[in-house]
Amino acid sequence: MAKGNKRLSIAHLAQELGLSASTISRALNNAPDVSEATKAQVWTLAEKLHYQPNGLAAALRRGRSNVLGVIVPHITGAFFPAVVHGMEEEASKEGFNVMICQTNEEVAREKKQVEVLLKGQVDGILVAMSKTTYDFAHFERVRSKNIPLVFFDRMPNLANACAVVSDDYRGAYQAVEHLIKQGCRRIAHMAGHQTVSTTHNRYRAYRDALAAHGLPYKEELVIHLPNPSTEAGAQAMTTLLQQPVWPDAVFTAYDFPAVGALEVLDARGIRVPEDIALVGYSDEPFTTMLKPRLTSVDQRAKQMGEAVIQLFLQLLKRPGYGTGQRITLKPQLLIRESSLQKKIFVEKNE
Amino acid sequence: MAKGNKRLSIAHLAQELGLSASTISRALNNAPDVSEATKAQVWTLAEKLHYQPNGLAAALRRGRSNVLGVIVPHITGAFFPAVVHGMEEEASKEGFNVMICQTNEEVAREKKQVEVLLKGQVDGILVAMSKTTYDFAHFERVRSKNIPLVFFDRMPNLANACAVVSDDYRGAYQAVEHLIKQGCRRIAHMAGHQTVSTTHNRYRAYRDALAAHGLPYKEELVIHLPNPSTEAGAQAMTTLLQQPVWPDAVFTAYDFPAVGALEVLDARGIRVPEDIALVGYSDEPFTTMLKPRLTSVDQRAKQMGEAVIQLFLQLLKRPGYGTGQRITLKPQLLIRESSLQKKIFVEKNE
DNA sequence: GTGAAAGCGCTAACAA
DNA sequence: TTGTTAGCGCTTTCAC
Repeated sequence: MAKGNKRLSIAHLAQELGLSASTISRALNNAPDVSEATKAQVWTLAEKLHYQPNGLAAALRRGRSNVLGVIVPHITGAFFPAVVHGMEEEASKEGFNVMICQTNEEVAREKKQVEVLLKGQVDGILVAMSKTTYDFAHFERVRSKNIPLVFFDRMPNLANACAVVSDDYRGAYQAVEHLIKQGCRRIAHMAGHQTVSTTHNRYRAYRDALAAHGLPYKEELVIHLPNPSTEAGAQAMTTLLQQPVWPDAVFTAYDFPAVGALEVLDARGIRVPEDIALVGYSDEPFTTMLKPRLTSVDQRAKQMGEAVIQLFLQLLKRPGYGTGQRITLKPQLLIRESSLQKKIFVEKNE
Repeated sequence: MAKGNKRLSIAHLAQELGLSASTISRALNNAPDVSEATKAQVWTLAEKLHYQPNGLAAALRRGRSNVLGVIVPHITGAFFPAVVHGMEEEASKEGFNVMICQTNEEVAREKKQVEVLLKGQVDGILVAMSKTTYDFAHFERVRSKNIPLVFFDRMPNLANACAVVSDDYRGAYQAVEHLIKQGCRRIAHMAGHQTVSTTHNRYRAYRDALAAHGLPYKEELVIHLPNPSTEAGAQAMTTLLQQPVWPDAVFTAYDFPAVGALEVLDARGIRVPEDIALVGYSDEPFTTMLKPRLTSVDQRAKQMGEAVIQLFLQLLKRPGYGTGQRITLKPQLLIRESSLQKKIFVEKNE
């Protein structure tokens, strides 16, 4: 914020031109009821003096900041940055700016970020909850203030929550079904946090797809990852390989662990996909850098971001919001070498 | 921003407690000259009523928003997110919030973002310029308003600019020298945009390192990448392989093109590092997922973010800023298989 | 330790 | 088409 030489305000322009402050304000905002001549006058002077409107004052007065708060667990990996990118593009069309906050997957930080955004008088809050969010008091507060609240990616266990999600169940189901069609019969799963809707749905789909194809569900084939890292994947793969009978495929709830699994398999001379097929989730850019290239599921990140803004705009306009609107995006299975036991390489829809 | 039921303000609390607005304000800000009894009273009521201070009003009155604007070209890849992360951590310690804006490497968007931040009355602007930024009028405006301005990563051609950069010259020099020590004599370079200080310095270091070791500089061994993508790297590698004599090493100005190069080499059955050694730059997480693992240079992203905030805080306190402070961070060469022709694998300092 | 009053810079009735 | 007036919610002298 300015410090030195006294700030240049609308009042100065008014005085300089012998007009009133309101006229200056109107002219600057290009209001229809100001004469073109006056506008021109005001604009040139503003330009000349490098006048900078004070958005804070305008926001305070208008009761609207035109800032949207976005809360994400992190911006590592490709997914959240892409979502945010979609949001920014869509939001800027409507004159909104986006303020990004990271929680590092910690509820404590999430609560603090909500406070910060509320205090900053944002016009809406868009959130992908942290992994450790079990109570929703901080979100209830947002709603009680009638501030539009849209969840994305991760679905909260909260009545009437508005949300944009990817159909993880569907994506995972297709992935597992694909493995089954490849002839895999003993499919393992590296599961994510079960409190998070996305990874829970991937797990459910895994179970259901097996059942639908008459394959037994085996406890020992499901490893719960402590986190979505390469290391966790390597550890999990090692555990799987300690079992008397090996799986013939592994479906991981994220891409990073698949990389760890691949490394372990590689080190042990186990061939992918011939001996064990591999499917990840997220379609991180590195999936095509691996050998073999990793089959994965595209979550439509950018589209998600755009949809979130659209939903927010609806909420802003309509009176009865918080009425539980949902937008579900279709993910897309991208079949690559790591899961093609038949060795017919088809890059689907890329 | 709130809409429905009239906003709860300090005035309401004051009325409720039979105190004045100023006392409430002081109590909420934990001012020393308010009795503990009153504070307790105020705090409990505020809590009970879910009072939410209006940061906009406070900022307007105080002339300080406690928001920092950060402008980055993008948040894809690992580098900028890590820098931003460092910034957020450091800034939040001092009560500042960070507003992130992307430019997509377009000056036009950069200029717009500067406007937006200025209008939002941020207390400082931290910027990694876009690739296409040649004129600096928009930054001069920031400085003329006495708003602290810190550049990072990419150094502007602007007198007295404050900046935090990584010593790209040094990092690249070490990389090339390492290749020379491995016995490489015909080292190619895939160069980045030469208007950007970072990649320009990597190129200069490449030339200088060659010269220092008595190796000739050959035009045909330098390919200028149109962008830092895998595809561009693949294209460049193809071009290099069309030459009668092949290089025995390639130093790429970023990591992504190295992946493209690797793919092409792989496809042609050219061994890395035995036939051609490869070194990238940035230490993206995927470098260790490649086969062979890619030698690269760590740019100390998080540290950079922290340093930027520290420099900003100095600027905020001291009167004579814009006096061209510079902080230079030492990058670190991470030697991996892709450049070890001697096949002695040493993971340095990891 | 607390209150009264002024004002940050802007916008929006309402008047003229 | 323009001006007058009031006030968004807060902080901060200056009094008492």
